[in-house]
Amino acid sequence: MEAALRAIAGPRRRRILALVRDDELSAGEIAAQFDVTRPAVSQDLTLLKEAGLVTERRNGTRRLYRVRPEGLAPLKSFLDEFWDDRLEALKRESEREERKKRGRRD
Amino acid sequence: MEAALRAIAGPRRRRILALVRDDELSAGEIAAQFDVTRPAVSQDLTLLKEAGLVTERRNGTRRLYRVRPEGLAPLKSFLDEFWDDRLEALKRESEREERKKRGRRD
DNA sequence: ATCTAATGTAAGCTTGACCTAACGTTAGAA
DNA sequence: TTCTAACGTTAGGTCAAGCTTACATTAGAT
Repeated sequence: MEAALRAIAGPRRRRILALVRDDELSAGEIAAQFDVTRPAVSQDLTLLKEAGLVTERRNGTRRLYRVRPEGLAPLKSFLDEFWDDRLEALKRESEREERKKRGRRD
Repeated sequence: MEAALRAIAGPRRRRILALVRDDELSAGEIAAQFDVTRPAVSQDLTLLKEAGLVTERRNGTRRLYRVRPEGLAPLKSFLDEFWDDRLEALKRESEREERKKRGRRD
């Protein structure tokens, strides 16, 4: 998850993810969307691949990239758990408050 | 969301978030959980606060921190949308495949 | 007023991120 | 084979992240 987080921390990498979410695109097609040099985008792609967020498929001299949604699953789980646990904590808190009130009345 | 991402990219900051998720803790209590110096943790707390992930409440000379779950909401939305859109894309893909098959048969 | 406890802030160093320019590599065309 | 297209990789420079030490600040206690 660590790597995935660092990967999507870069705005351009998030845009790349969006690009290859629906369609399989070549490195060149992806790079053409941005102002930076092609090697810069190539490095982004390498990073995304190492983070498990995209897959690479070679076809002749071209390399086609596509999103790999499972890569974001751990992060999604982390957030969902965080939410659930937080709701649990809130529940415990309000119950504690409730007991306090009752105690006062008794 | 940018700031939130950079904030939770640090493992220690994620641990801090977990610490103050259920209980309100002072900077000192939080710093005591880690090996780095107190200023380092203080900087982490500042970062988390600026990212909107925790709230700070002063009580005398102490500062109490608590998680602010809304801070992670944008990131959660981003991931959820990503998932939904991805599912949509898959659906469109399979429909396209389906049409191809039918076309072949006709 | 002074002293102390609990923190934040600033300066300085080290390490890693990121970009560009130059070079290496692989697959297909001529 | 030779040439070319499409990429990746390396070297090097710049800027930001992150840690530590030293200093500043704020709120109570004496």
